[in-house]
Amino acid sequence: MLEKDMEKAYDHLQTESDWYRRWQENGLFTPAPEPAGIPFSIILPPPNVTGSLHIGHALTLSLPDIIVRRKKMQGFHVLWLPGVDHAGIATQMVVEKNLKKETGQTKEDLGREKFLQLVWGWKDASEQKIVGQIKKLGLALDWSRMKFTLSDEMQRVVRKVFVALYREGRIYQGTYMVNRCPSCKTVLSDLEVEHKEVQGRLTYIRYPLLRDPKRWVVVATTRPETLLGDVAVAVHPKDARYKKLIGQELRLPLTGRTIPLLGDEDVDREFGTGAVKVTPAHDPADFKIALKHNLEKIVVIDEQTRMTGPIPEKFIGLDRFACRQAVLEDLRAQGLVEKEEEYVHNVGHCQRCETVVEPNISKQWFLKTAELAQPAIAAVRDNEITFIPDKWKKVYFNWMENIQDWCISRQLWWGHRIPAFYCQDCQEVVVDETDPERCPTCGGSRLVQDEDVLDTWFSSALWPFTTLGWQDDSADFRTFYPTSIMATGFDIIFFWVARMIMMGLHFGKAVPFREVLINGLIRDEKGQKMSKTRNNAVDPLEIIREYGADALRFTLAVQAVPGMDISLSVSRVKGYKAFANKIWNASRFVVMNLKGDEAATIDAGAISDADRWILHELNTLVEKVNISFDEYRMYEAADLIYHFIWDEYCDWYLEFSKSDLASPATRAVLKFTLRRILQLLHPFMPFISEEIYQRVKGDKDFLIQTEFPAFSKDLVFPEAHAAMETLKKVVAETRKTRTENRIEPNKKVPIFLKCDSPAERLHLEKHLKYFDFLSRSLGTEIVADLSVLPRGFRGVSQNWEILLPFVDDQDRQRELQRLRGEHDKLAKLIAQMEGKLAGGGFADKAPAEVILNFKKNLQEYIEKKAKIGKTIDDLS
RNA sequence: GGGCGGUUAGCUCAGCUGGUAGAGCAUCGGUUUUACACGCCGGGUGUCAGAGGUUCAAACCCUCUACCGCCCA
Repeated sequence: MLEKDMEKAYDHLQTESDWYRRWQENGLFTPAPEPAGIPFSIILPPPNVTGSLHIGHALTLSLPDIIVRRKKMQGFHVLWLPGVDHAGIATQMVVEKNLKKETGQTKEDLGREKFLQLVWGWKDASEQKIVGQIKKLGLALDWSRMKFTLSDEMQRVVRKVFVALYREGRIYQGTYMVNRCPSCKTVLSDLEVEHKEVQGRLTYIRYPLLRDPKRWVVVATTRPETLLGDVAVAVHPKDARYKKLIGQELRLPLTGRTIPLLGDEDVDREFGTGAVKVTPAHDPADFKIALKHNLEKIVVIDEQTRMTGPIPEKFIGLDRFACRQAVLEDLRAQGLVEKEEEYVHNVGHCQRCETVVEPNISKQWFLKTAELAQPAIAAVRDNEITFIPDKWKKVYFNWMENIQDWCISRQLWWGHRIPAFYCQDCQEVVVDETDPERCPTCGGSRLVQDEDVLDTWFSSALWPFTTLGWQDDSADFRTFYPTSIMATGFDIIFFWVARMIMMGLHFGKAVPFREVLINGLIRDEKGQKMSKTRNNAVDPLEIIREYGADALRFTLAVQAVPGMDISLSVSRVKGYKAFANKIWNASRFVVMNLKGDEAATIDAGAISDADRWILHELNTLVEKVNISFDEYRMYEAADLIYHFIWDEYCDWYLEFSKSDLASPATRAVLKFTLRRILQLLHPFMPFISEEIYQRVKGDKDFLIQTEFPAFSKDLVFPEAHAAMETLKKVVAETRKTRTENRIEPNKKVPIFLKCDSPAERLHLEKHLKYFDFLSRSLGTEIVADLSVLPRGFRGVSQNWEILLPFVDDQDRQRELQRLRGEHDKLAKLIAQMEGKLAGGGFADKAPAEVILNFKKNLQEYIEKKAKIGKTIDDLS
C-alpha cells in the first residue's frame, strides 16, 4: 500500500478497503484518557435496528463526521459516540412480519419469552449490518463507547428515571382517550398518528325530537357506526337555528335510547348542520365535551375494532366498517338519512402500518409535560441552544407551547418494561427501582408487573446524558456534557429533539447540546421521496461500491444546504468520483516528481512567483473554508475546495510547476500544497486523502493527526499573485484565439503581444517561459506596435492585444468576419451601459464605488472596441 | 383553517449582508500535449414561475396570483 507507484486510474475499492481498520487499531477515534484541548462531542443519532441503513442515514451520519474530523484536526478533545436504537414498535413489527412469513406463526404462538429471544437475534444481526455500513462510510466513531438503548445498563437508567419522574408526580396512570392502532395492537402517542386526507362520505342523519317525532335535528357524520355510542347531540349555544331546542330530548335512532340536546361553545357552527353527535368513547373532541357535561361514555367498539356494548344484538361482533354499512342500511330503511355527500376529510393513520387508528378510552401511563417544557422553551429562546437553520425554532416553539401530556405506555413486548407492580391482594401500585417482594401496604407477596413497555422515544429522550454515564456521575459525563451538536432530520424535532431538551435539562441539569443541525430529506432524482413501495430507494452500499464512499460523502456534503431537501443524482456522485480520480492523478504527478530532498519549510526567497501565487490562493481558500465551516456551510466549503483543486491547482499550478521541476524550492511547494489540500479534503474524503498522505507523510502517521490548515500571514503574496493572474488572462485569451481560428492545438506558432500597461508587461516578461509552455508558442515577442508586423489573427483582452500571424489569405477573411461580429456585440453593450449612466439617476444615487467600477468596465469595453476597430481597418 | 418551504441553463441544484447569473451532468467543436480520455482546450444555452410595488439598481426586499411539497390543528 505504501509503495510509491501509483496506478494511473484511482481504485476506490482498494483504497477504501483497509484504512478504517487501521484507524481503529491505532485508536484514532478514541479520545485520549487525559483531556487535551477543548472538549467537543457529538452523539450519533442511533439508527433503528430494523434492518439496514438507507441513504438518508448516510447524510445524517456523514455531515457530523465532517465536522468531527475537522475538530479533531484542530486539536479539540473530540468524542463521537455511536449507538443503535431498539426502536420498539418498528422492530417488533418487522420481526413479527418475518415470523409470519417464515413459519406462519404469530408472536402469541411463541409466547413473550421466546418471541423476545427472536427479536434479540434480529437485533444482533441488524446491528452488525449497520455497524458494517457505518464503517464503510468511514465515520470516525469511538466504538469502545458503543451504546444500545435497551442494554442492561440502559434498562437500569430508564428505570431510575421512570421512578424519579413517578415520585415527582410527573408520571401518572389515567383513563383517557388515546389513539389505538388495531393492527399494531397498541396505543400510540399523538405524534405517531399521521393525518391524511381521505375521500369519505358525510351522512346527514335525522335524530327525532322525543316530544314531536315529526320534527328532528339533523347531524352530519363520517362515521355513522359510532351513532350507537352517542350520548348527546351538541350545538353552539348561540346558534340561532337551535337555541330554542337546547334542553330537548332526542330519540337516538336504532337504539331506542333517549339523549339530550345540549349547548357547548366548542361546537363548530360551520361544520355540517351545526349540530354534532357526541360519542365520548370514540372521539377525542366528544370526550372533552362529555367531561364538561358529565356524560356517560358508552364503549361500542372493542380493541379488535368489533362492535360491542349495549347495542342491538344484530350489530354485535361486526367489524367497525361492516357495521357502518349495516347502520346506514337501517337508517335509510327508516327514512332517517336526510342526505349523503362526498367529503374529503382528515383521518388519523398509524405512522408505522398506515391502518386507520381508532380513538378509544383506556388506562395508560402518561408523562406530564407542561412544566418540563418551560425550561426547554427558555433554553432555545435564550439561545443556549440554536437551530440551524434558524427557522425550525419557530416550529419547535409552536409545538412546545401547545404540548400535550405524553402517553408513554405501549402494548408491546419489545422495549423497556414499565416498572410498576400491582398487588393482587390490595390493588396497590408499587413503582420502584428494584422488583418489590412484598406489597408495602398489605404485605402481600402476590405482585404482578405491568405488561406494557415504554414508548421507544422515552429512552431516546435520555440518550445524550445516559450514553455519557450520567447515572454514574462518570468522567465522560463531566467532560462531554453538554454535547456540542445534534445532527438530525426535521421529521423528529418533536419526537426526539424536544424531548431530549426537556429531559436533558431536568436530569442532566443543562441543555443536552448547543446546536441542532437540521438536515433535509433525501429524494430521488425526480424529487420524489424515497421509499420501498416506490422502489426508488438507493442503497448506500451500492453507491459506495460503484463510486466510493468518498464520492458519496462529497456529493452529500456539497448538496446539503441546511434544511433543504436533497435530490440525490447518481450523475453527480459520478462527477465526484471523477474528482477523486483527478486528485489521485494530481498527487501522482507530485509524488512522481519528488526527489526526497525537498525542505519541510517554504523558502520564501527561493520560490518562484508561480509558487507564491498558489500559496496565496491556497491561503485565501483556507480562510474561506474555515469561515464556511464555522458557519455550518459545509456545502460551501466542499465546493470551494473542489474548485480550488480542479480549477487552480491542477489547471494552472501543476502546469506552471512543470517549468520549475528542477528547483528544490518549487518541489517543496508542490509537496506542501498537496499536503494542505489533503488536510482540507480529509473531513470530506477521508479515504483517498489518507491513502495519498501516506506518500507525502510528515512526522504524523495519519492525516487526522495533522493540524487542519489555518490562515497564515506569512503566505500572503499580492504582487506575485497579480503577476500570475495577468499571465493566466493572456494565456486564456491566446488559447481562445487559437481555438476560434482553428489553429491545431498541438502546433507551436509564433506569438506577438502588445501591452498598454507597463506593469502588466513586466509581469509577463518575467514569466515568458510559462506563457510559451501554456500557449504552445514557438517564440513570443512583446512589441510596441502590431501594425508593422505580418497580418494575423487578433485577440484582445484587457490591456493586451494578441497576434497570431496568418498562414494564407483565407485566414485573413475568416478573421475579419469574426472581428466584425465581436465589434458589433461590444457596440451594443457599450450603448446599453452608456444609456444607464446617462439617465435614471444611476450616476447621482449609486455609491461612488459602484459607479467607479461600472465606469472602469465601460472604459475597458470602449478601448477593446477601438482596438478591434483599428485591427479591422488594418486587415481590410 | 393556521404555518413553512420551493418554483434559476435540457436535468439536479448553488447564488451569504440588493450591483445586469453559476456548478455537476448532459450537449456541441477541437484534441491522445510524457499526472489524469474518470482527461485537456474552447463554445452555446437562461424574459431567474407570473403580475405589481420599493429602489439609481431586484433572482435577492414588499404585496398579490398560480403550481408543487411539507408541518400543525
